Amino acid sequence: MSSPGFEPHDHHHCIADGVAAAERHCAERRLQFTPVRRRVLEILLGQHKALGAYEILDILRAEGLGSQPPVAYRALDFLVAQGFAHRIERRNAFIACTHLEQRHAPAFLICRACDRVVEAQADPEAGELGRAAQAAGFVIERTVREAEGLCPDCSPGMPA
Amino acid sequence: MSSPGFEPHDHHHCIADGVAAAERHCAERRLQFTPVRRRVLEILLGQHKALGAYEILDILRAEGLGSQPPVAYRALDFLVAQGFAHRIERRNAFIACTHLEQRHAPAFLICRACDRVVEAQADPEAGELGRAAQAAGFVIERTVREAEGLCPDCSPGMPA
DNA sequence: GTCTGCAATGTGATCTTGTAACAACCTTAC
DNA sequence: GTAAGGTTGTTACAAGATCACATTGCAGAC
Repeated sequence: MSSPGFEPHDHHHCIADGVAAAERHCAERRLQFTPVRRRVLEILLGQHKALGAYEILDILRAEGLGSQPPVAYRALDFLVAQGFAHRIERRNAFIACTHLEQRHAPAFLICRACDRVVEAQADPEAGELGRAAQAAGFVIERTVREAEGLCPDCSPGMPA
Repeated sequence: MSSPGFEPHDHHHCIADGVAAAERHCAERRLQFTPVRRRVLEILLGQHKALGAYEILDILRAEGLGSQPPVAYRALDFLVAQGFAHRIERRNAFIACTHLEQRHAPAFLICRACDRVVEAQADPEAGELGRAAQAAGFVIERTVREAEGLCPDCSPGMPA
């Protein structure tokens, strides 16, 4: 597998690569990759867990980068709009994107025991949703695909 | 199609059938189908829209069935646990189940213009999520599949 | 150089959604 | 009848998200 699953790996790469890609993307489009936006992305890239807006805000506050909810939400909105982060609806939380290379409709595996989240690829028009939409004459604009359960390390049947 | 899509139909059937099925289900399992639970199910069955817990609470309050948030949330938790209703994560709202007959992993089509929601069938182990889970050794316990977009009536390209 | 307009930030207030905790009540089993 | 467990009533509060408006900072126009 080329994209990180539940296996251990080096986070430094995740962070450096993610920030670099965002930097490039923003430069190309004349978008401002401001300190708050950069820092929020770094925070998200630092963990393969979904972080709530207020958890992020706590960190920003401690670092003097902003103390009110809109600060965090604005940065998150920007990151989500640019595809650098995704919202995990089931958790009301956010996670850095791990498939920056291509346009994609993300799907997530969320471990309810250790809270880790893995992003998988998905074709927005494929699968059950696409089939149902086609049958109903429905035009899909956005999809939410999230599975909750146990990751290999937390599954009792097959302890890593 | 045997299950209601976005076509018009008679809601009285939806409500009567849904309540009757829930009544049977509860009787079989010695579960209490109390007035609040019944009423909340009726309210949900009355519309093919997702209703927020506080919208439901407003109705209960007006009818003297309870005025505090836990009243609504408890009834909703019960209905969801029994499969009579589903939570729409994308909306933080709830909708009556329209596929009571069988065990299923629901998928939803949500129209952002008229707010109607249609439930489709889905195999929990199938599709992108199932494939990703299998590849990662992940055990799925619950899935969220929601598509947001425009229903046939609200789609500009193809006005009903 | 200065003006203008837009994007981003700072901040207080408020709104929405969801839970914790505990008392009171009702139903069922024994 | 009584004990146990499920259900409801109610207060309080936690968590998540947005609104509104003032302010700042920078890029392009003049």
